[in-house]
Amino acid sequence: MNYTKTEENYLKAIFSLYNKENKEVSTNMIAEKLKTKPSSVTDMVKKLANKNLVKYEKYKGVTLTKKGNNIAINIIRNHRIWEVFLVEKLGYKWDEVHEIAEQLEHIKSDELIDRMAEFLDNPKFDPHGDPIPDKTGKFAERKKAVLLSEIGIKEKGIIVGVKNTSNDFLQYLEEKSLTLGKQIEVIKEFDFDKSRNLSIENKLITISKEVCNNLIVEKIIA
Amino acid sequence: MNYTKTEENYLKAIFSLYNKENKEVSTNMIAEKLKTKPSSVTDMVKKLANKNLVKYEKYKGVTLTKKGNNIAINIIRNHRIWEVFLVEKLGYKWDEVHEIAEQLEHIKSDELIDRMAEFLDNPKFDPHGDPIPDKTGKFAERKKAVLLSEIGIKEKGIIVGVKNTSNDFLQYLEEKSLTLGKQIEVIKEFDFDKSRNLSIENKLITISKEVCNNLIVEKIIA
DNA sequence: ATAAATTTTTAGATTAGTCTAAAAATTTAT
DNA sequence: ATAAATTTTTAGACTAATCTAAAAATTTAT
Ligand SMILES: [Mn+2]
Ligand SMILES: [Mn+2]
Ligand SMILES: [Mn+2]
Ligand SMILES: [Mn+2]
Repeated sequence: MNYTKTEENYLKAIFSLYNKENKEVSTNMIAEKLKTKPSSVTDMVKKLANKNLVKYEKYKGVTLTKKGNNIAINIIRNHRIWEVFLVEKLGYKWDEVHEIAEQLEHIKSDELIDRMAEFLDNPKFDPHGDPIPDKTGKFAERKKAVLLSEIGIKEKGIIVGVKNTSNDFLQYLEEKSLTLGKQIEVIKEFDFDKSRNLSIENKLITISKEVCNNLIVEKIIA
Repeated sequence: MNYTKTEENYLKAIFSLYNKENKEVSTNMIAEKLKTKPSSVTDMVKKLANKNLVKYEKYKGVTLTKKGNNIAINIIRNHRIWEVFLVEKLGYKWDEVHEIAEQLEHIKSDELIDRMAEFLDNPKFDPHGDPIPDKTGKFAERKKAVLLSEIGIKEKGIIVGVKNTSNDFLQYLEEKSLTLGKQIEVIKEFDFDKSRNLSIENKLITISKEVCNNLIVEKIIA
């Protein structure tokens, strides 16, 4: 079975929406995510249902079948492994790789991805801290990972991921040195707007509530 | 300007046919090369002509415009650079890379290919000995390159390329150790069928006329 | 120079993916 | 519970790329 790029992108979209909402994915949500029209989604979803990749009932939304889920996870594996390659081997910055990985993820060859993974020493996380599923589809777990907004004053953590992966946010973080692996300590929070002072690399910086809500850290139990 | 995978494949086919025949490329030839039907070729060729990528006159065949030529060369550059990557970095054999490179060559990002080339130390030839055009479209030249069938008895040469790149032929060569960089000496030729005895790595082997006609060697002027 | 064979083009259909506009179903508000 | 708003589906049309069958042009053979 070989699927088109479009089918794969639908499955990936349904996967990520389902895992955010934990319920049937609506036509409108898919349309918005894929920047297409709801009527197009209805058509495609019927096609995917015929191929047993999604479960679909009129007016009731869509979920992935086991088969559809496997395919989606595989594409995500491809995407993230390519992102690692682009950053680690070709020197791209983390905000420059997503669009190219969107293309590379559709290259059809399991052998290729296995060799790439091996070439890259079987990475468990991509340049944005997102877990890379293994060949069997299992995602690595980050222990004790919480949002920066969820840890208390005087507590320390290591940046291990971003919830929002937009290029704008990634570039902002780059500028503030808030990159993966960096250690931070929450110094204080301003009641006014819930912005926080952090200590990072011996410097003190202030970041907004927005930023705190989108940075994933691993708590350091002192 | 961004072209579809199909358009790119047509341009590449026209490029390679034109450079073999040195005259307008016929509808049937393109159809055969791309495993499609002549009527489909006519349609596509009209489209390419409208986009100024080919010069086309009804019943008179096709040639590439400067613009079409540039695009074709660029795809070939992509293809060959990816083949180098697959062999050098991922350990593929030279008969295993073509199909994957056929997919990878269509990834849209000039930046990516430039970085790949740099990562691979700007290779001038691909794993089959074919020259890789540089960014400006210039192909490297192999000096003194001739077919093995064209050098005389007692003469020596180094294998630098293959005229036929079918997997069957590549696998045959692999088995006989007739791989790029190997030195050979022509020991004798049998009048009966023009097969030849070669000395390679201190062993004596016999190869057919067919093989001689498809191996490119650089003559060693002793 | 005509006829036969071959090549190329045209005409009309098909499939994947998309769109707009309108109809139908569902959800939300009164 | 009815009406209003929203969501989803259907109907019909479009583009890219392909195909088959038939017509037209070109080339080759007699
Ligand atoms: Mn990405
Ligand atoms: Mn990522
Ligand atoms: Mn190749
Ligand atoms: Mn090659």
